[in-house]
Amino acid sequence: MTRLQNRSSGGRRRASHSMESVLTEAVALLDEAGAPALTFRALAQRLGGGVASIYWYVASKEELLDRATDHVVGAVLTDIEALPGSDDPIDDLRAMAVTLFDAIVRRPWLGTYFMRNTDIQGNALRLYEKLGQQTLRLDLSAQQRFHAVSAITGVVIGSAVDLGQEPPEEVLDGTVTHDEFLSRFAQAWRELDPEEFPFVHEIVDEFDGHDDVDQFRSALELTLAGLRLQAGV
Amino acid sequence: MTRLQNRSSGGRRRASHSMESVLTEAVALLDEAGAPALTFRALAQRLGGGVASIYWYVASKEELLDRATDHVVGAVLTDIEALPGSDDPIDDLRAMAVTLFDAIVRRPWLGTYFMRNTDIQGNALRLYEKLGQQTLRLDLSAQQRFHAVSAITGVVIGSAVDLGQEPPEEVLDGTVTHDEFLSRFAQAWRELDPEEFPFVHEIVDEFDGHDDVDQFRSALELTLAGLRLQAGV
DNA sequence: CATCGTATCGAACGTTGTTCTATCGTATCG
DNA sequence: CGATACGATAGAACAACGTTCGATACGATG
Repeated sequence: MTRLQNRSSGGRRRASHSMESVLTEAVALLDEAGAPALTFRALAQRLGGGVASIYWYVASKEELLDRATDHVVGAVLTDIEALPGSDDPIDDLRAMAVTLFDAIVRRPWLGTYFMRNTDIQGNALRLYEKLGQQTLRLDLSAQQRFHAVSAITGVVIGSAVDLGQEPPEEVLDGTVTHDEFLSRFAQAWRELDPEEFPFVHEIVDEFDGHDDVDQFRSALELTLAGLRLQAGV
Repeated sequence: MTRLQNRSSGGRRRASHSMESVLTEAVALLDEAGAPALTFRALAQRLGGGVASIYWYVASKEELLDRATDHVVGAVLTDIEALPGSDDPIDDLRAMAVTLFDAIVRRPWLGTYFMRNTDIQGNALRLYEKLGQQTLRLDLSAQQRFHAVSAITGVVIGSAVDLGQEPPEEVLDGTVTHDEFLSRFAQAWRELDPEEFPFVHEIVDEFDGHDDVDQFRSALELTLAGLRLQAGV
């Protein structure tokens, strides 16, 4: 597919890309340094070519982001389809949601771009379908099924946008770890007026050193419990 | 507070701002044309001053966004504090969440920036506290309370980021209404293979012409049902 | 009147997404 | 085999953005 290029004589050689390589390198940039690192110039340099060449494959940065996102969502979809499956559709829904969330934990930038532009992001639609198929096994109305899947993706996204935020400079520098950064917040909260902020004081120890995955799983569990109640199983 | 400035003779008169006016005009820009419309140049023109002057009030655009967000969250907080309150903490949680979501429906850009940088955004913390105080009335552990409030804000944000997305050009132009745009999606979905996408076909009529508020309320209801179960009330 | 801190502003800088125009390489065709 | 068309690449330029710099005005204080 990719053309051979071994003219040994001097002179700038032309690079040859492919949709695959463009997306792979774009994802690599996102993985290594987050969304701000993905610029056309950085991507071009990585591909060993010019900036304008990328525009032959994508019409805009938005489309680049969409395609890159869908590229990795495809892998998530494969993972989800490989899930064993059980006789309880709600257990299966949980397993799918956890698989999706784990992927976002590994790639925090996904949280921001996932599920935008479902027209281009074909894999997002397939994932949506896979979730929905589990609701078909439940005794629900069409509207309830629609809302149930929306609720589950909402929980995933609502928990994921937290992760997608670019960490502050101190954390990126490595001078402060992520946990230390959160502990500073906790410390500031501890110094708040206990009369005015009784709840914050109640949960500050939970917040300090909390795990994002636990937080997500608890939120998911509440939604699934409500769904189970609604379906009467 | 604002200085008089009536030197009638020619010569460019100097503008005089205030933190309040900067934030108010910033919010006005966001309200009128969304996040992309808020640029330092547009804001300066609106304030009748120079670009660099804004930097006397905020250190960066990030801080401007944070302060603008917290500015309107303050109003939401006032609404929430004015809520009547009942003998059922879960009913109160629902009322608060709905109030918050309604504000985001009116100001879609809020969804993207709400609950980032809780250090600067003091009102977000107060709102967090107000939600949490309702969980203090429930028979839960500290961790359960922490997770419950996270779950509720997660549902709100997860439903809100949908709204925060900039509508495509056709919708902004007015050539196509928002509902027509969604109907096109629905139509495309209807033409999908029913064997491969049974769920999408099941819910396509629900999706077509669906209401974001209904969708949110259903998701919220599932979470609250789960919470009620957990608290045993 | 001199001085200092507050507040303002035009101009410039660097980076970004995007477009323009020119070119190269390869396959196709008369 | 040479001409041609098209897929693909690329440098340079453009407009818009956030941000910084240096100069300047204003009002209060000594």
